[in-house]
Amino acid sequence: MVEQLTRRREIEDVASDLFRDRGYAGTSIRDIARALSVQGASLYSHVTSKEDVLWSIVARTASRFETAADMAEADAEARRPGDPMEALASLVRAHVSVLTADVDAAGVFVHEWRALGPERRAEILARRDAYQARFRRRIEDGVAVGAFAMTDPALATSTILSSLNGVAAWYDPAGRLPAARIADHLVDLTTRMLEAS
Amino acid sequence: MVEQLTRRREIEDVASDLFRDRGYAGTSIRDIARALSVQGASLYSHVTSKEDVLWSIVARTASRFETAADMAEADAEARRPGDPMEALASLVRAHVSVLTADVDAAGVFVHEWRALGPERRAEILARRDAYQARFRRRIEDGVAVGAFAMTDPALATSTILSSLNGVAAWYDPAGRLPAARIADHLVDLTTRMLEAS
DNA sequence: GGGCTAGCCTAACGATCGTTAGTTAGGCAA
DNA sequence: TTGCCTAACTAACGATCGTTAGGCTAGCCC
Repeated sequence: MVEQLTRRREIEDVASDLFRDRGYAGTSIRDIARALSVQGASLYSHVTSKEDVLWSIVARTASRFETAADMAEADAEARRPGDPMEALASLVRAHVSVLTADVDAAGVFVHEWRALGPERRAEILARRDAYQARFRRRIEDGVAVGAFAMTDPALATSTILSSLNGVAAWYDPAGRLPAARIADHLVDLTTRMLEAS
Repeated sequence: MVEQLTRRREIEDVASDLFRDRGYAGTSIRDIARALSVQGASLYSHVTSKEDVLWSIVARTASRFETAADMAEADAEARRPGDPMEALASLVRAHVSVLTADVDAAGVFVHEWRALGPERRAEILARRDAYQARFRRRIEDGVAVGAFAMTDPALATSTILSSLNGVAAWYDPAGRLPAARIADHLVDLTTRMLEAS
């Protein structure tokens, strides 16, 4: 049981890596198996289908983003209640943290959800919208209290999340910028983008 | 000859559409043919291979970005010589303009170049780096003359381009925001992100 | 009217796809 | 020792993949 769970995770991790740089459709079951030095058919002892693997990665990553955002908003509220800037900075930091903690899975989450079947794709889309709404709400709060200035909060939200997700395209855990530094910079850039001058 | 060219372009346009929302690997030759009410094998009168179609889309879009940037920098230099803010705003506007002029092709350019063979992928990567360097250079200029303030111009460049490219994920020619309005907003957001306060 | 050509057709190729079935080898518990 | 369980194996299935070969048809130019 325990062994099966870890083996399953091993498969998902290898699949995350491959899905991230060849895409879901561009990666075959046999590709994943080869990376584990195993025959393609052997994976079906641990997995019920290829889409099932994708779903595990995507759903798990979605949950991580949601949980991190929960904690970030609670923390911000505890530190500076009602401060939209603090709340948004906290959300940005949480997002970058999940992104950098597992770039492969995050990259798959960001790009490969389109390959899911209709119901699962719809579920992820709904959760994605709800997640994005958390950012937008904080931005609107900031506009309401005069801390932020912009004419289109919805577009600002999309723009910010695009720039954050862009990190998944180039982040390298062994690269020049450590994750914490990246988060600092993005909080700074985001803040200056929104701030009333 | 002329007819062949337009038919060829028709194929590329349909392929852009499909590649954009199923990915290159997730789209078959027969899918493209079906969208044209034609048999799969019939496409090979107009096309030498599937990758050839992808390459046409990607290379053409790359050229459009490059040409637009050329003109943008020339215009900015004519209007306000040596002004980094003007130059960058002009580049942003040009980028958004190419992006919105053909969202399908732009989306394919942004995401599907990974599916190209090694040499073509390398070429696109090089051109992409050169393009990104144009933005970075303007940002560095701005920092040098004190118009911009930031600690990491390279990261700011990546962030800006990610946020611009994000437009390809949601832009709809028939949607609420016209392309010109989007460009205005993005110039505004970008400007405020970089500006020395 | 005869030939050229553009555009599509049907049929098929070998390869690879996701997946199923049935089997085997090794370790642990009774 | 017996028997189960995990994790792998080989072999094969039907479907689909990109691509090739060869032939048909409709319109235009001489």
